[in-house]
Amino acid sequence: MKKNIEIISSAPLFSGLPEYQLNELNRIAVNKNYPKGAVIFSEGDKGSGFFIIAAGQVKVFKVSSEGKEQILHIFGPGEPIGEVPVFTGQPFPAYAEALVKSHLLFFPKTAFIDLIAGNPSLALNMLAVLSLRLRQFTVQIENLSLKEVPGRLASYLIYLSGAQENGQSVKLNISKGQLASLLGTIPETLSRIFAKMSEQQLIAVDGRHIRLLDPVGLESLATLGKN
Amino acid sequence: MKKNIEIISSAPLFSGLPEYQLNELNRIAVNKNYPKGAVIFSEGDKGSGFFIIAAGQVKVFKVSSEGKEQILHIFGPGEPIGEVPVFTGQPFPAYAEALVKSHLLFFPKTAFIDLIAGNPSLALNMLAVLSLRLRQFTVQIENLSLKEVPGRLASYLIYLSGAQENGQSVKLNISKGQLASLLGTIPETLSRIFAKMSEQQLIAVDGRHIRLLDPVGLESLATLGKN
DNA sequence: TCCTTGCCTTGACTTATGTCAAAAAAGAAT
DNA sequence: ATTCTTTTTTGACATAAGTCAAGGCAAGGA
Repeated sequence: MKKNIEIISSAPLFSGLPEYQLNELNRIAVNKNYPKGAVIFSEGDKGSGFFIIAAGQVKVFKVSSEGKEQILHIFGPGEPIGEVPVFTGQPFPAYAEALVKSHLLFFPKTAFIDLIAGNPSLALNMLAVLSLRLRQFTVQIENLSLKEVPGRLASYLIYLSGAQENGQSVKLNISKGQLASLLGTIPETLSRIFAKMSEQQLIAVDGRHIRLLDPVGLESLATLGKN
Repeated sequence: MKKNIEIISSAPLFSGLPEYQLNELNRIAVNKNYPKGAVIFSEGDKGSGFFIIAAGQVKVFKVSSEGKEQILHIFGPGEPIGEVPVFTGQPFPAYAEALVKSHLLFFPKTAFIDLIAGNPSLALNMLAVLSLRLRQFTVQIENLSLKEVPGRLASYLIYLSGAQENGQSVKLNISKGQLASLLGTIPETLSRIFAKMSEQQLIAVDGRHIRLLDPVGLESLATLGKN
């Protein structure tokens, strides 16, 4: 297991901070461990601080009254979660759950606010993080409202192939059921769309491995949104 | 017309700042005027600063390749728009357009960043603004993905009745066509749902005036999501 | 008053996607 | 290997909401 100080030093949120402040952060950080499936926080909980993922994978999601989930984000090592309540004073707007056994660092709100108040570059880092997230939500809203499921899937695959360096082959790091929830649909529908896109020779699916056979076609599906 | 310094002083983003900094902000602010329908910025434009709305009403939206619009936000006086590129360095993620003749104050990026870097409480204000916005997007994603149009409309009406102090009667401050786009649907569908909800005695519609006849029924529509 | 323009509504039809149920496939555990 | 559990796929069906087209209605200008 990585040392906390290493995790803190390598988190983008804390990049560029002087060493004494990294040590200070290390001092206030609390270790939290969660098994697969554990709830990290629930919508409506009051947030007494935020987390950085040291190891593992966490989903942040909303739930409808009928129990359907919409995943807002899937976070991995180095990423902060649960910052919103730190600055609004309101409760968490969503749920967070460990997708696999995870190790998080918890930063208590007041100590962290003091740190930010005394450190403009930490404040600017945090502003950048929130701004990026705002931009991501913007894209997600666009996808949900202006594209149909095939377009959303195509976008996601293209995004993955950019994030991974495997040529024209991508590997899903979540189950297809979770992917359905991330794309705002249900497993049955996603399964059918995988089948249709395979039939159309756009992709070839082998379990969690997907080869992008026709990047141009996928791109046009992703931007046109329809079909 | 209000003086710029009054607008700046009363904007939540700048609340609690010492007078000399309000004057400094006033010094760097640039007046911008837009007629109804004018484009304030476009998706992909690089942002050289952000705006505060002094007077008027602005919509921020995405557009699909088929031309359908999804409104992300409608902003009024005192609210900041276009801050994301200030902190990410990336271009605007959406379009902004004046819904009515509007007067905005423009704050150039570099001068503003300098100001933030020297003022923790301005930074914390900005963090609060972005966090609130994140929370709103969270709700919007939930609405789009987990509720059907009647549920979204009910939510919106309840939200309006909370924001306005008119007992059980609300007044739309945007056209029904714009409302459709805000709710992620089209005017025809919205019109039908207004008709159905009237028939069910949930509301009574008279132009832009809507009376909430059955707040309990609306509430359950809004939370259940399904009709 | 008439006409124009933009906004809203209504009707007939199509379709993407959700629901329910069950089978098949893939992993995990014994 | 065998069994058990979870995930994924398939089929038959229901339905919310979009498309296209036309008509009504209200506000403002000539």
